[in-house]
Parts: sequence; C-alpha cells; structure tokens
Amino acid sequence: MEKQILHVDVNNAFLSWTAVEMLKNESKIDIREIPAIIGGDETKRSGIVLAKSMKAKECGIKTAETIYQARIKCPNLKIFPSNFKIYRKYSDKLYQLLLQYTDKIERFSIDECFLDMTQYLMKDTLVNKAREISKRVKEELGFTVNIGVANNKLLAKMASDFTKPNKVHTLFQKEISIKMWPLPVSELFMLGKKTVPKLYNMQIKTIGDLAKANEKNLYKKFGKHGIQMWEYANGIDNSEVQYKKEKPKGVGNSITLPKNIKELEKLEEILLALTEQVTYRLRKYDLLANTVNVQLRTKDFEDTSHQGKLLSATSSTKEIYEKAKQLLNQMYHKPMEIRLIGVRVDNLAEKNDLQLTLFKDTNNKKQEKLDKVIDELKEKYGYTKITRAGKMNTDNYLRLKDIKK
DNA sequence: TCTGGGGTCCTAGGACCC
DNA sequence: TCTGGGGTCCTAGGACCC
Repeated sequence: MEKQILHVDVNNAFLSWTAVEMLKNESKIDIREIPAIIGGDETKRSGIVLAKSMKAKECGIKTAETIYQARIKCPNLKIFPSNFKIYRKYSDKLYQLLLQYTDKIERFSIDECFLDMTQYLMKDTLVNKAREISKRVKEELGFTVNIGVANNKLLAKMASDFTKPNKVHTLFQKEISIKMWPLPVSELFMLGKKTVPKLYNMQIKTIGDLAKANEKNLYKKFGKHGIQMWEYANGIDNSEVQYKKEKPKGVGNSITLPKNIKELEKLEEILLALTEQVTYRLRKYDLLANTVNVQLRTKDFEDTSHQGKLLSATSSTKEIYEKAKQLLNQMYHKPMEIRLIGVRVDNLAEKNDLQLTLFKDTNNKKQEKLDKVIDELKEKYGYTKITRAGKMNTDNYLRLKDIKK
C-alpha cells in the first residue's frame, strides 16, 4: 500500500519562536518583519548565524555563516541570542498539535516532523489535512510552517523546502519531473558541499541530470552514497516514519573555548566538566557506554579524535572520565593550542541488558551511588552549580560555570 | 570579535584469526 | 624459501543533517 507522508517544517524556527515569545512579552516589534538573525555569542567565539528573517535572507545572509560576515552584508542587522529552552517549548506545542492527526510522528529535529498519514487514503483528503494543520499552527501557535505532501519521506521533505513561508506543497510521482528535476543538484537532500562540485565536474548540474545519470558510474565514483543519491533524484525512498521513541546511539558534549588553551591540566579540568554532562544524560536514558571518544580542534581548525573501548559498559563519571583523560593524554602534544574540546560516548547498551552487573564489585556500587546523589543535586539546584570537587579550585570552578553558561 | 554543537552513517586500513 | 584470502573487530577521519 502506498504511504501518505507529511513533512512539517517550521519556517525560520529559532527566529519565529523568538519573535512569538517576544510578542508574548509585550515586545513592540516583530523581528520576523525586520532584518534580524538569531546568532551565537561572538565573545565566546561561537558567532554564527543560526536563523534569519526573510529580510535578512534578502541581504544574502546564509545560515551558519559568521555574524561578522552577516553584519557586512546588512549593516542594520538586529542580532538576538539563542535560547533552547524556548525552542523546546514551542517544539513540544507543535508536536502536541500534530498528535491530534496521528500518533505516527517522527521528530526529525527540533523543528521538523514526519507524519505517517496513511490512514487518509485519498490524495485530496491528505492535502486538505495539511492545509488544516498549517492554518491551525498559525492561528493557535503564532508561527508558520511549510508542509510537504508526498508518498515517501524524501519527497515530502523535498516538497516542504519549495517556496516559503506558510506553504503546502505536494510532490507526487507524476510531479517529480516538473517540480524537482529542474532544481540544482545541491538542493537534493544529502548532497553537500563536498559532493556537489564532483557532480558538476561530471556535468551533473540539476537533480534531473542526476536522475538520468548512469547508476553504475555513480556507484564506482561514490560507492553506496552514489546509489542513494541516484535513488533520491528519482524519488525513491522506502524508509519508514520512525515514530517510536528511539534511544540515542551516542551522547556527546563539546565546547569551543573562549580562548585557546595550551595547558594540559586546564584541558583535563574542562574534560571533566564535559564528561559530567555526558554521563548525566547517559544515566537519564538508562544507558551504558562501551566506547569513549575525545575530540580536539586546534587553533588552525585541525580536528583530531581518539577513541577507546571501556573494559565493560558503564555510565560512571569516574570510569568514563579516566578513559577520556587517557585518550586526551595520548593525543595532546606540545605546542598544541586547543580551540575546541569534546567528549562523546558510543556503542551504548541498555542498562537492564547488562549481565556484568552481577559481577560489579562494591567499589563500583559506591561510585554508582555517588553519581546518583550528584544527579539528584543537579536536578534540585541546576547542573552548573554542582560539580565534582576533583582538583578544581574555586577559580577554575567559576570559570567552568562561565564557559558552560 | 571569522568559522556552533548536537547527532548519524560510512569507509579505509590495520590487527588478528583460521 | 615466499608472500592466499575471507572474516571480524577496531579506530580515525570524513560527509552530511538541523
């Protein structure tokens, strides 16, 4: 049976949500109507554009470029900070509204959902449902969405990306050649800035060119990815809407440092704070990690990472930090100047599946209790306030709080 | 005061085993 | 005197997404 899929995409999500929140708080201006962006913090060296208004877009401002660049393009640009708590709130409101149409919803990101609407078999009904959702979101929540209507996820996603804002677009099989094939190949989902120039060299410039290209040649040149891009260009995608809550496959935490750091000891302190966050989240999921990965970025934007397996799956801050520290020490050599440091855990296992629990010694149990107590304190007083004493003095502690804010 | 932070998936190459 | 080859596991790095 043919699937009926909607892809709901919030227009300029972070900026729209900020606008709605500001209006709720008696703001006189709607930042969607002026050249405005949501940006990172330049003083913390994370000054990139996270979202832009239509007027900012008209100036040529692009998402993920530097605020510095954006300001050159648009001198009267207004810049607002990001606030993920607010984004989460509006994302949840949207989800609750969508649940009234189907419970088969995949939250693809904070501002995008796929809906499996296969119960509405008539195409007209499906499009009408999309229009109804669009109208209700605008009226009841105060922001607009684009909705793509199609028979698979890929085409629904491509459709929602057509003209914006506040639009419903269909992309059924018959429409592919007219609506999708004339687009530049860079518009195709999963084709990024490394692949597109290679396709250009092969005279593949539109999605249509790619659709008609030789599949075997693409496989030779790009491997599996080549097959996938050919299928996508032809509108082929058999993936299901993943509406069941899936646990993460990895958990990470990284930070661009306000200043480059040379001293290993300081890096270790930051690594501990990052590890605290990662293991805390890991424990909330009731998951255990089997591998630990530490990432460094130098002042010249050279990235390196090291990973290693743990002796047994764990969520213990101490055990994971010791592994992370060991990896950091393997990678670090003088005279390194570090811009970013990160830690992540992978190869996660369900805590309940763990047979090794039986063999845990008392020391581990003690450690587990300590983690639990700290988690509870964090929940009570906010996580930045509680941190392991370790070898941190007050100064360092304050600085860490600062960084993480 | 130019370049975030959270993810997923894939690939190539080395180690090791039979 | 010769250097096969399949399979698995592991790691580093890269590409892509929002």
